This record gives sequence, C-alpha cells and structure tokens, in this order.
Amino acid sequence: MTSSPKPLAQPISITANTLKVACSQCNLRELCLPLGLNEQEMHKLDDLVGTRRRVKRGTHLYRATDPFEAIYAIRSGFFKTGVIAEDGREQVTGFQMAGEIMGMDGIGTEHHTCNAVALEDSEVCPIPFAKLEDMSREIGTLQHHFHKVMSREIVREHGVMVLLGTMRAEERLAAFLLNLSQRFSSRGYAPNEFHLRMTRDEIGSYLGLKLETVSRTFSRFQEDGLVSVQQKHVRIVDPAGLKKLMSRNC
Amino acid sequence: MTSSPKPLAQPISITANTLKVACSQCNLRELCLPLGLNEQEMHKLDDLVGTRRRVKRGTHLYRATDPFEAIYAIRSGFFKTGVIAEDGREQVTGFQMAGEIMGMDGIGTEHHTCNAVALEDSEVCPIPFAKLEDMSREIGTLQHHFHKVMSREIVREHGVMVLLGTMRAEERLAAFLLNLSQRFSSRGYAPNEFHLRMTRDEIGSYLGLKLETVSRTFSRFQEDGLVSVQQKHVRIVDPAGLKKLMSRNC
DNA sequence: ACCTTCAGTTGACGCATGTCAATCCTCGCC
DNA sequence: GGCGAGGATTGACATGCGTCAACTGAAGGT
Repeated sequence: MTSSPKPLAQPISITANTLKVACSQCNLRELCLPLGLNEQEMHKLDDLVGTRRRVKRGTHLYRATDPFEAIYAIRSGFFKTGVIAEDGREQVTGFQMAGEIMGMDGIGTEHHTCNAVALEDSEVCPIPFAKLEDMSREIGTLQHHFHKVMSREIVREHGVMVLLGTMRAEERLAAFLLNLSQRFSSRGYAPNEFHLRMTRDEIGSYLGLKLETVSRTFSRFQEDGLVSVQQKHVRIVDPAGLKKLMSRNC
Repeated sequence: MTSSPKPLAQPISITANTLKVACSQCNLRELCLPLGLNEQEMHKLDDLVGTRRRVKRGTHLYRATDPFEAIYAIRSGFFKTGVIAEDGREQVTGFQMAGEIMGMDGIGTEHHTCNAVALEDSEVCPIPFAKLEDMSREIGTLQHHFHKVMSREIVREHGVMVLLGTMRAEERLAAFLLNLSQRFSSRGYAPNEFHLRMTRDEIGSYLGLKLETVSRTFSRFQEDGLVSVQQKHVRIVDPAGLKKLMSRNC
C-alpha cells in the first residue's frame, strides 16, 4: 500500500542485529542532528547517542511531568506530541517522523511538558542532554546545529499558529497534507501517496477542528478531484489545486 | 493611569546618561539571560552585549528576511512579533515585555522569519549571536540557561496552540488577560490594573479572533463584573472568576 | 479649541463549523 | 472465517463567531 523508501544520499547498509547504530553509519544523518559535522566530529557523536530504544505503537516515549534527561532523534516510525490543559483538553502539537528531534520542551523546566506517543512501532536514539551540552562546548558545529534545530521548532510552531489563527477548515487540511507530502518527499518516499498514521480525531486536534469536519473536508476534496482518500490511505491527485486553495480568500 | 514600577529584588540605580549598561548592573538580570550566572561570568557577559538600541513606537526592531545577527533582550518597552503568510495574512505570534528575549526564530535559517515592532518607545540590548555561541562554549551556565530560554519559548507556543486549537472566545481572552497579569506582576507592576499596549485588532490576531469579537467579549466581561475596561485601560476585578471561566465546558 | 483620523463599540444577519446521532467500514481477534 | 470494537462517514440541526455597517469616542496636530 505505502510506497517503499528510496535511499537517501549515500545509503549505508546497517547490520540488522546491532541495536546500537552509530550516527556516522546512519542514513538519516543528513536530516538529523549530525548534519554538518565532519568525520571526526561524527565519531564523537557516536559515543554520545545511547542505544536505540524501541517504542511500540500506542505507547508513550515520554509523558508530561516525566523528568527530563534526554532528547530523542527518531530513527524510524512516527509519533505525535500533545499537551493536556488543566481542564483536560488535549491539543496535538505536532507529528514527528524519522530524522526529527523530540523532547526539547523539557529543557526549560527539567521535566517534559508534552506527551509523546508512537503512532506506529518506532525506534528512537536517546541523546542524553547533559552530555549533548558538554559536547556542544567542544564542537562548535554541533552546538550551532542544535541551536538551528531548536529555532526551526519555534518557526514550525509559528506556522501552526498561522494555521490555527487565520485559516479555514479547507485551508488547514490542505496545508496539513502538503506539509506531510513535503516531509515524506524529503525522506525519499513518494510525495503524493502515503498512509496517514493518525486518526481523524488526532488530525482534528492538531488542526483545531472536530473529527467530523476533517472527514467532511476530506470528502469534499475527493469530490473536487484534489485527493483520493480511502480511510488512512491518501493520494494527492492535484497538488497545485491544494496549494491554490491555501492562497484564496485573502 | 498605569501603576508605577516597583523595584525588583536588589534594585540598582543606573546612571541615566550611559547608553551601554552592563548586565551585571541591570535590575532585570533575574528575569533575563544572565540568570544563574555568578559575578565573574556576569562580567564576561557585559562584554558580549552590545550598546543598547532605542526602538521608537511603531518602528521595526527587525523584519522577516532581515539577515540574522543577534538576539535581543528587552531592556524596557513592549513589542509584538508576527508572521505574514504567503497570501498576506498576518498572525501575531506574541507580545514581549522587559526581560524577555526576542529573535530566536532567525537562528535556523540565518535570517529572521518574523517581524518585531515596538508597541511603545523601547530599548533593547542586542546580543550578537555568534559571540553568544562562543561564550556559551566557555560558560556552561550561560549555555544551559540559553537552552532553557529557547525551550520555554517552545513551551509558550504550545500554550498558544492550546488556546487557538481548543478554546472559545471568552476563554481565549481570559487566558490572555491572566497571562499579561502574571507577567506584569513578576516585573513588579500591579497584577490587576494595566494599560494594554496593543489594539483590539492585534489582540484579535494573536487570539485568532476578529477585533469585533474581542471588543464584544470585553464588554461581556465588564457586564459580568469580571473586569473594568476603558479603551486600553484594564482592571481585573475578579481574577478568580476569569480563571473559573477557563476551566468550564471541558 | 477645533478638526481629522484612527480605534473602539454595538447591532443585524449569515455562514462555517460544532453537536448529536445513525450507519458503515476495517481491522484485529477469537 | 465470523464477530466485535473502534474509526470513519454522512445527515440534520444548532450556534458561536465573522461580516458588514453605522456610530461613538479619543488622541494628535495646527
């Protein structure tokens, strides 16, 4: 159903039975924390990253209030992060895929402030944060790149604020699909055909909509020939049409 | 009209005619970047921070696409930050006051991604970012505190996402007022009486509402005896009532 | 002090999205 | 292979907020 991954630049095969895989050998390194490091620096990073941790679908990688010790690079799989307000309302704050970094919300308060849940069986590389700071003091490239990663998270959230603050349902869903498409694409997957890992309810929470509205909007897109949807399987038929939809009504 | 500032802990008088004022002498240091540094480290930081820059009301501190060179600590005044989507829609992403740090959105792309506009005559302390990274490699405390500042920005934005994604107009405005109240309070100003520096339109943009809705909601709060509003002057009459409003209807 | 301009308030009305409910579809499990 | 449960779809109806418009009030400049 889902398209198979195409290799990224310089693919490197990994022996299947080693749980600990070095950054220097990881085919995600161009998307992940090691970006920009030279050979020697990358090997130092290998020592930093802990052994990989499997997270089964539906289970938490961390929960709000857990003590903060590490950030996590996603080696494979798919996650959602979300916060729960005092009164119990839940808001999905993001969906994360391979090569992305999670857990930076915990630095400020020494404990996590979101929940992170695997939406499919996944693997993460824990990066003990105290050690990351130590190594950042030695390797300027690493320090700078980590700052970039955090900054981009801030900018990503600005984008979500624009979405939630100014867009109508159709525009929100179009923006969501195009964003997923772009991220799958940059990981070597087909940009226009993919499997949604999350439910309509989770999409709705992320987009500030009710699940019924998400479902109806998908149906409308299908009627209009923009996408073809069957449950969680999505094919973007008319990417340009989706883009145009987002810039109308200004 | 507005209450006068009460001194923070350990107030230190500043000679009025020096434009460059050291962090070590700044009465905002407990709120700002130097937090947690010892005497010696603080003096190093003094060399890092550039001369203060005045920003007149209504003018930009920086604009989206400006090359990124420094982050800014607000010495005095009040700012808004916002992004403009491709199609021209504007979304206010935050309001910043003394002691807060702005500009971290620019790290990831080497140029700023928001606009920052002074809502009253203000002063900022520019912190050249390359130098901050250099010094962070020497002073672990500074490095760690900077990471905390960025992390808290991420968490703050999560809060805005909850607001925009799940709250109704009344709840949004109540949350907004209580947030301002808390921040004024921690700067030594009266928590329950303050002057809004922004227009109804800017509040609306931040809260994902139209200015008419903001205005109507203020009026309703006044009828219900929660606040007393006259244009930009706000007095919170019943803080507990506002808080209760936010946790209803879950 | 007056005028101009911009911000804020208020009302009437419409629409997009939420709410409630019934039904259908899929997938995993026995 | 059939069954059960949860996810998804669709319809009918309700409502909160947006839109449009008129009016009021405050601030700033000459």
